[in-house]
Amino acid sequence: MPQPAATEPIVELPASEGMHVSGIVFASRELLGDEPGDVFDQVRAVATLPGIVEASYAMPDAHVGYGFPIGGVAATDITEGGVVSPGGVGFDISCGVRLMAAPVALGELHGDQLGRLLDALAALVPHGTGPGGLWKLQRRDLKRLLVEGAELTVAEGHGTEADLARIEDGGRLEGARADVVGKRALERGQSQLGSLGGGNHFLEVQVVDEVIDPERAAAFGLGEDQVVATVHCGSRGLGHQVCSDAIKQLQPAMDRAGITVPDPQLACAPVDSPEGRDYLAGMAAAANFARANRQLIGEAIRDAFEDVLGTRDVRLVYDVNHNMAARERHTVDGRDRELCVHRKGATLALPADSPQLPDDLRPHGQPVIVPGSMGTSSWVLAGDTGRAFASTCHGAGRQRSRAQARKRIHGNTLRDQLTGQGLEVRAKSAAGLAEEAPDAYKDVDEVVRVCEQVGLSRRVARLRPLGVVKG
DNA sequence: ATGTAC
Repeated sequence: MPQPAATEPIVELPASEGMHVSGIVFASRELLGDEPGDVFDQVRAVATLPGIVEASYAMPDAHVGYGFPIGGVAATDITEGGVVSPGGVGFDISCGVRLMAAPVALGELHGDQLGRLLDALAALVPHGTGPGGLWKLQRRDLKRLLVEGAELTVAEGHGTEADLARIEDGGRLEGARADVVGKRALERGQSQLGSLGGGNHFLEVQVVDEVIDPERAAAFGLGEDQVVATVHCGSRGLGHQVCSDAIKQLQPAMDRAGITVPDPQLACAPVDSPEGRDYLAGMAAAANFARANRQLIGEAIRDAFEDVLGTRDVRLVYDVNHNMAARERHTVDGRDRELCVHRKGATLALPADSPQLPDDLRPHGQPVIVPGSMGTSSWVLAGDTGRAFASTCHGAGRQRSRAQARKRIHGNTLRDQLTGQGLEVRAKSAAGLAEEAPDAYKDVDEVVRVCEQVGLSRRVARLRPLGVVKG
C-alpha cells in the first residue's frame, strides 16, 4: 500500500519572492536535523536563477555549500536564457568515486596481507594536499589530456579500453578546451595528475557485506564477501583554480546581462554567452583531468594488488562524478528541452533502458557509488525512476563543520578508535582525520533508504571498510 | 575541496 503523502520524506518549498520554481528537498526529519533553515534558504535562492525549470532540488544528503547546497540539483533551459553557475558545480570540479572489484574473497586474505595491501596502496598512491602525482607530463600533453580525458590515459598504457566503457561519457567529456584554462590552473594540475588530495578524499579497501539486489549486483560484477577498492577524489588544484577564476570572470557578464541574484556566490552567466561557454569548456577540461586522475589511481590500485596478492585482474565496476554541469535533454512540462543540469554533490543515476548506458548495463540502470563516512558502510546503488533529472545522493552528507569536528576528537584518538575496530588506517594528517570523523556526517544508511523510498535510486549492495588511505 | 588567505 502506498505511503500517505504526509509521511513521505519530501519537503516542498513553494515558489515565492522571485523564485521561478518551487524547491523540493528529499529528506527525512532525521536527515534534516534541528536547523534545516540554511539549506532551505539556499534551495530557494537557487530557484531564482534565470531559466531554471521544474524545481530546485536537494538530495537526501544535502547540506549548506558555496552558494548552492552540496546535494543540490538544478536545471536551466539553454534556449530560454538559462544560466550556468560555477557555484552549482563546486570547487572540486568532477570530484567523484570509482569502484574496483578484485577476484578475491575476504576469506582468501590471510596473515598480514590486508595490512601489506594498505601499505602498498599508501606507498603507490600520492595522497595529501600539495604537489605530487603519478604521471609527470609536459605542458602540451596536459593540454591534450584536458581534451581527451581518460581516453589519453588509456592510450598511453595506463589501463584498458574496457575501463573506458565503465566511466561516464566513455572517460572523455566533449566540449573541453585547454585554451580557456588559466596558467595557474595548468601549473597546479601539472604536478598533481594521479593523486588523491586531502579533505574527504580517500582510498578504501572494502568487502561486499550485503547484497540487496542479487541480479544487479551480478550484472555489476559484485558478489558477497568480494574484496573491492573505492577511490574518492577529483580535479585537485586544477579544478579549484578553474572554479575560482570563473567566479571572478562572471561578474562583468552578469552586470552586462542585467542578472541579479540573491547571493553573490550564485554568480552565473547565460549558457549561451561567451562567459558561459568558456566556463563550461574549462569545467569540461577539469572534468577530463578528474577522470584521468581516477584512472591513474585505478592503475596504481592494480599495481598494489599485483604486488601483494599476485593479481592485477581488478575490474573497474564504475566511475561516477558528483560535481558537474551537463548539457542534457529532458522532458519538462511535456516538452523535450535542452537543459544545463547542475549536480553539486549529486550523482547522475540513469534509469534502466537509458541509451547512454553500455549494452550490458542498460537493462539494470546506471551504477552509482556512494561513499559513507570513515569506518561506516558505503553503498552501490542503481538508477531507478529518473526523477530529479535522473539524480541521486553522493555520500553521507556533512552534519558538522570541519572546525566543529576537530574540536570533538583528536585525530590520533580517532585513529586508535578505528584501528581498534579492526580498520587498517594509513593517514597523512591527524587534523585531516579528525575533520572526517564519522560523527561529523549523517547516517549514510538513512540517506540511501530515503533515496530508494522516493525513487531516486535503488539499493544494490552495501560495502564494509577494511582499510583506508587518507590525505 | 584548496599550495586551508594574495
